[in-house]
Amino acid sequence: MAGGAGAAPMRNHGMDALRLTFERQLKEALPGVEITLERPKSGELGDLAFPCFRAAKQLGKNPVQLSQELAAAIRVEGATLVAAGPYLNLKLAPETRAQAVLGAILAAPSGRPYGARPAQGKKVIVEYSSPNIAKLFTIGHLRSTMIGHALAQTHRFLGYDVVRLNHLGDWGTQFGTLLAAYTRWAEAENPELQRDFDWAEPAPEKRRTPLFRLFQLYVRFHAEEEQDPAMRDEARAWFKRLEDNDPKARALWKRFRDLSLAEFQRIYDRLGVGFDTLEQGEAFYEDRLAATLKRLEDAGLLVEGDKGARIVNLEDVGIATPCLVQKADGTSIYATRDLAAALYRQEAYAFDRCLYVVGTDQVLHFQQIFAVLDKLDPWFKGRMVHTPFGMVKLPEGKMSTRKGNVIFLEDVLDEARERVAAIIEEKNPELKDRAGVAEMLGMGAVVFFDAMNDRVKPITFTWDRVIALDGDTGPYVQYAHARIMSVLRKAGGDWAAKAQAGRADGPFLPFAGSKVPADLAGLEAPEAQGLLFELAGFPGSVGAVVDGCMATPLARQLVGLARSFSGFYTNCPILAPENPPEVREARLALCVATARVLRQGLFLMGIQAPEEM
RNA sequence: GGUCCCGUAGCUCAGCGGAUAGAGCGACCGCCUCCUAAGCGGUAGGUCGUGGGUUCAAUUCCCGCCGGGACCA
Repeated sequence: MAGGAGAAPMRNHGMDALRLTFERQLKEALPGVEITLERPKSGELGDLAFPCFRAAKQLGKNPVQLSQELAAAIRVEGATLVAAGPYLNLKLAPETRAQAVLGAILAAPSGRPYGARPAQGKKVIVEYSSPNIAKLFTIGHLRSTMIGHALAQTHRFLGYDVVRLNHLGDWGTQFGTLLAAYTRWAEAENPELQRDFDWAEPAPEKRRTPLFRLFQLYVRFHAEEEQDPAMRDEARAWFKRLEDNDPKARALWKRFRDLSLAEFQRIYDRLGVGFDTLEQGEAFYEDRLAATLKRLEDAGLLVEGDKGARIVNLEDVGIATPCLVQKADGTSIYATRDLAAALYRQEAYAFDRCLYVVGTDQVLHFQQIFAVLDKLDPWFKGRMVHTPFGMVKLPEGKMSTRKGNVIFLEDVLDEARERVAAIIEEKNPELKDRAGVAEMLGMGAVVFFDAMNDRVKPITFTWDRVIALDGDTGPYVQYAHARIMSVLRKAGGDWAAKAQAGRADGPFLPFAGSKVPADLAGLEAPEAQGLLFELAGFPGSVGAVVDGCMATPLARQLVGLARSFSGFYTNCPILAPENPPEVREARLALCVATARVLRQGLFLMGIQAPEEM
């Protein structure tokens, strides 16, 4: 039995049921007209809106007049119909709204977590993060990693079967560079990379690691290569040795890869990000390259380009630049590996969609890859999606690992943590788990910032922007959650427990079902109603994340929710002694529902919600 | 030179066919004897780059131009 024992007329109806009733009524009143409902801009207008423009045109009527006629003709139990200009708005009675929203969140009458959907029977691959071996994580890598994580989580939340892949850059000409640099400057006197190089600036204290020294070798090689072009051939030769399975090259490759993976894993753990496998990086496809080229050849797509390079022409599909699949020296290129990867995934996963969370600088690359795949097998048409994101730049220009002018991700996370710690010291020095909370909020700030700005536009990195802690930020949302938890603790009983979840398996926070209070009259205040309206927007925002392949709608929704809660919190006392018990209980239930949605929403984005801060 | 992306408040950005264009930061003015002021309320600030077109309706779609960026050669 869901929905509590109250006498509210719609007690077993969630928002979905109300929507269906409204739609049915509209269909009856307007036979032959396609009905599409919208969510009004604000809860004061109503809960559902029917824009009358199209229907009015079809019927040769004035939309304002039609909306008035419909308002008079249609009845939905527990709601009033308001003609607002050309819109027909369905506005729930305060108690009905409270019952519908709280029922869906607390009691989950459908048996599913609020906002989640049943299994779709569709498989989605999300390829994200994909760092290059022997390079350190920069702030730039955060975008792919966290956007991908949020996409994987929300897709699972909405019932898709998700495969999370990391196309590690563990192959390619940059390995030639690394191998050449290592044999030149490290092999003899510093083979284990245990000491700082005397020719390099000493590594910063917290980065005295072999991986950082590998990175230094890489940077030095590129610097010197500018003066001495012959070095480029040296690097190329090393990569050729690697591709030809030279034992020494292979052994070093494996060492560098292991070194990097250990470092990456540490960062993924810190970010709370995971993959279904880390074994399908670029190198994984190495022995499938020949077959891929053969397949292109058999399909008659392979053409001889300049100086013996091999290309696929794409002019006939509107792409002027041919796709280069093999260089003149016979070595492979990353396009070949992406093609091999797609063919492998077709076979291994039979996916419905494959999302590539890769920067905008790769748009042409993916256009080419997808076009080649379409030619090879029409099966691929429409399944391949590049989700590009804007590059992170510095005020002085592009970041470049080669040139060494980069912002390392860990420096940003550390700085964020320290700034938060300073604020805790000032505002709440008695806080229990100060270090843990500082980390949680610092991460929240950085990750949330990225989601708020998720767009194709490039981001210019400045410390104060990325680690902002007031206003529309992660910590603002986290603060709302902490305040709720504080109220719930003070309320006693098992109130706090109702907003807490056990360990999450996958994207779902396992909240226990809980009853909706019978009397919800304590939620009639406009601030409480506004908060309910925001809560009702959560499922739509998660859907928008999947539709638009970006976390932005969810992040914005959570800010709106937190803001709405603040309004409720300042205007509607929850624990005031003069509150009648039923008012107190109704408001506490609203707090629990809000905490759950905030916590679940943040969790989908890879951010934790603090109990106090 | 070609292709693609972006021009919305002083700054950073939402909105992307429809209801008076929204936030945050910064500025200014208020609010802690009361559930965490990392908060809340208010004021100021916009010819949505520009010129055309499509539409009952354009910040939103199409074309040209100007400005910024990316990729390819």
